[in-house]
Amino acid sequence: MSEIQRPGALYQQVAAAIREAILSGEFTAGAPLPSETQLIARYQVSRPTVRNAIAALRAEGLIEVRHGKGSFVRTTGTPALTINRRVTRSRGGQFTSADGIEWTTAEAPAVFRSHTTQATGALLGLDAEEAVFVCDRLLTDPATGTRALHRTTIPFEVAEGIDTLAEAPDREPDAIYALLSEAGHTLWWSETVRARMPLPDERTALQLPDATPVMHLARITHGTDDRPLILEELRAGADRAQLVYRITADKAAATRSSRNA
Amino acid sequence: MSEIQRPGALYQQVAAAIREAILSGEFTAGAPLPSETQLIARYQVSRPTVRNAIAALRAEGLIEVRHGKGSFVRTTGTPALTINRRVTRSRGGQFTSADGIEWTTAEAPAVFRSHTTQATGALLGLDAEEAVFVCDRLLTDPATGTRALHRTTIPFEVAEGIDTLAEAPDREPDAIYALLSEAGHTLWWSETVRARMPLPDERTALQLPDATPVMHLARITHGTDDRPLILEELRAGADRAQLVYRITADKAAATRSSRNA
DNA sequence: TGACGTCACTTGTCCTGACGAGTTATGAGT
DNA sequence: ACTCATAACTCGTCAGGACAAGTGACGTCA
Repeated sequence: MSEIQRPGALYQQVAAAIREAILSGEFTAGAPLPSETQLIARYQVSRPTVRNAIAALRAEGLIEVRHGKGSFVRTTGTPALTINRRVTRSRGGQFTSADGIEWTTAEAPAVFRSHTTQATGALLGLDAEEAVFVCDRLLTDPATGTRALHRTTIPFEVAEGIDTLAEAPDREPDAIYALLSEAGHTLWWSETVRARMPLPDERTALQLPDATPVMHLARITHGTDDRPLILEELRAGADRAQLVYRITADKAAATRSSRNA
Repeated sequence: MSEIQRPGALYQQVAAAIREAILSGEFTAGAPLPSETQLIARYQVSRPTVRNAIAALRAEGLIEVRHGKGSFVRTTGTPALTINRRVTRSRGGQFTSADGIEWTTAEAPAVFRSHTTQATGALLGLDAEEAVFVCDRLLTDPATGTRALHRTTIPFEVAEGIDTLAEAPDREPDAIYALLSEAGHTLWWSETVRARMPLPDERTALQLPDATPVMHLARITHGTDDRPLILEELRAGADRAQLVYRITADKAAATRSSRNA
């Protein structure tokens, strides 16, 4: 490199130079970066070094590379997909939890029998290798084309206790909640949000670009005696999706306490 | 490669072979993978191909590489850090929202005056370039050493309306909430959860390993007339942190409706 | 016994060279 | 004017080589 010596390896210096050029506005969002050949000439380094620098910027999610076309500055648009959770206490003590999106199920849901893994078993309060129904859905937001993977896991022993559930476990969550309520359960939910890098099959199924994490939402429906009944998992690309929790107290509730972060 | 031809490039075949070896249990969590030299001999490919395969597995977060030591299967342990949000309606209509963690503020919080960016301005219902107080904290969980970045953003016009807030904006969130309540505000919160790849400075501040996303939690405190008052942001490595929302209805509330995902 | 230097291992960096594969503009032929 | 083959660009893949840098074990020397 002909530039001033920065800390670290050559390719990191190149990456830092390109990063600054992007952040300073020399390359605006969506604009093409110089080609590898041009970067080689510009910084007087070999092609592996340039490619290494580009790989670093890709891993940061700062740029996007298209085969045969070039590298482009990624657009950091607002997520097209907002999953709303509302916890509202309206009059009469009624409780409402709602989504804001209209999903479309592209293909028929895939239902199969399986067993709990160590991870899912722990969430459902079961041992590993317990028999469960699994129902997979590919959800699509028709407005933007954003995709999400939805999976419902119902233990056999829960399904058998509820009339008509074991015969058709591929119901929509609402219908299942209704069945559980009719069976006398008082329901509450816990939702666990995590993020991680996608597995290869998730990358293709969700059509994720480089360096895009998936958000993993695990919702557990609890019944009477706080017994975990059903596990729902929602996976969506973090570049398009965000989760919003709205926590509302009614007017009488002004007192609050304890720590918050 | 001496193995059966799989789809895709050579390095992807090698990566797939190693991935299967990990998932099938040939290499358990924490165990060292064969060295690059050994992988070259095993699959009869060149070093760039092996390194490319390893890079792919690193980007997936499946393995971890330590300079001079080797590659290791990453432990997919349960997050050490669980941020709990409880939305409980106990008797008398009391409202409680609480964390489950005890944070330690390693260094003194850094307070400075700044301006809203386009992103933060939109969240607070302000234009860009509006004057705000910003308070940065580095939080540490003493039990595990897990770190998180906390930022409080208070617009000038909010701070000036509240007695003693403008003089000492570096209070803990609870104290600020108390001040707002005393000033006659009825508070409610909205929390937006997103995930993305960390910027380089976040990587170092949070001590993140490779291919680890950050979870970005933006909590907005709303006051009377739903006016956005304060923005809190919490950033933590997604390898260690998870967010749990517990949604509880009291016993009278059995009815529920609308879609859920 | 203890301290320390050396050496053999590991991954990291960087180079040269070559060809394959996707994209697009050019231009010849119809 | 239109079609289509070609060429010239882009990035992707793969080879082989060389040296730097981090790690740990081993053996030597005090």
